[in-house]
Amino acid sequence: MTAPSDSVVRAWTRLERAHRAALATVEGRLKEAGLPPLAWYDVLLELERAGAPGLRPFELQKAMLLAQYNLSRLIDRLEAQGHVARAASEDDGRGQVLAITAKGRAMRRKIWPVYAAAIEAAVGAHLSPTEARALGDLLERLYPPRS
Amino acid sequence: MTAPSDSVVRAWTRLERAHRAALATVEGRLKEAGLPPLAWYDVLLELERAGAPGLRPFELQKAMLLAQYNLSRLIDRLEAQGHVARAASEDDGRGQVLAITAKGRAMRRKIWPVYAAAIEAAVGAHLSPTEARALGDLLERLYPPRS
DNA sequence: TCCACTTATATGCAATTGCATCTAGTGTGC
DNA sequence: GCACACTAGATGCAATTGCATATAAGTGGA
Repeated sequence: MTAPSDSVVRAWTRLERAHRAALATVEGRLKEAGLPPLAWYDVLLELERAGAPGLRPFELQKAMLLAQYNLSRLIDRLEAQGHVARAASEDDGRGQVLAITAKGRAMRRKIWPVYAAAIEAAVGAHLSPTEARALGDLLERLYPPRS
Repeated sequence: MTAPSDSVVRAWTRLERAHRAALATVEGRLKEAGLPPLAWYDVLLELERAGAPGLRPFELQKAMLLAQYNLSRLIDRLEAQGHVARAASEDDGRGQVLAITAKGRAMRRKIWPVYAAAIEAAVGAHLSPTEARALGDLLERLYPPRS
């Protein structure tokens, strides 16, 4: 267990700070617009991308890095609003399969313009295209997809 | 209101993901070690850095990007444990001045090794020194100190 | 001085999160 | 076919967060 160098500590500190600031902007804009929180969008997007086969909750959990009980309740709320549908899994008696509904799709579409503008304000406005790409690449190192 | 480019959206998405992963590591390590959550450390560090004059809650709030009511209660908890002391402000009848106690200092020192190891695991282990520096610089652009 | 406005902090209450644990299936070795 | 360890998901309860608003004090004029 090596001690982190100053530059690593600094990177971590900035990561926290930048994330907090950007998230506050994004969540704030969504709320102002009377829209649901960001997590709803993420679920809807994942489900929309998954297409017809849908997704198992545990897959969504990995994709979103959410705690299991948190996701379970997030789905409760989305289901209560009619944005997603739960169905028993054919293959696995313990599990379910989630699918986005038409209403869910509509909600995702409605959120996007506000969300997009917020991303631009919180991130895009501060970086050149080259910097944005570089930042994305570096951050990806911290959590490589398919790690 | 321009739409964000793909690279900007990607940077934002990775920011969320990287932050969530790193934070989970850090908070997890603290909990395993029976230590309080990260926010406690941040407050204690800021107060220790502030030295004798202490800090007003609103200053801490800006430094930590915390919501006002959240900080108010965080201080409640820290005070209840004897880690910080509240005193009425001399200059401003509405306000208070916060100071870290000896117990608070001890707690901060106790947290640091665990926290440091977690930062190294969550961030340092994935980046070269050059990359860490580059990441810190880019993130700083998103929330420039003294903006 | 008085008033309207702003700033600093606290707080009641509802929603969300975290923790620990529960239930119900699955799979494996025998 | 059984015992056992493991995975998927839900849930009761406590802690935290978010929201709206309250209280109290500072500030800048008319």
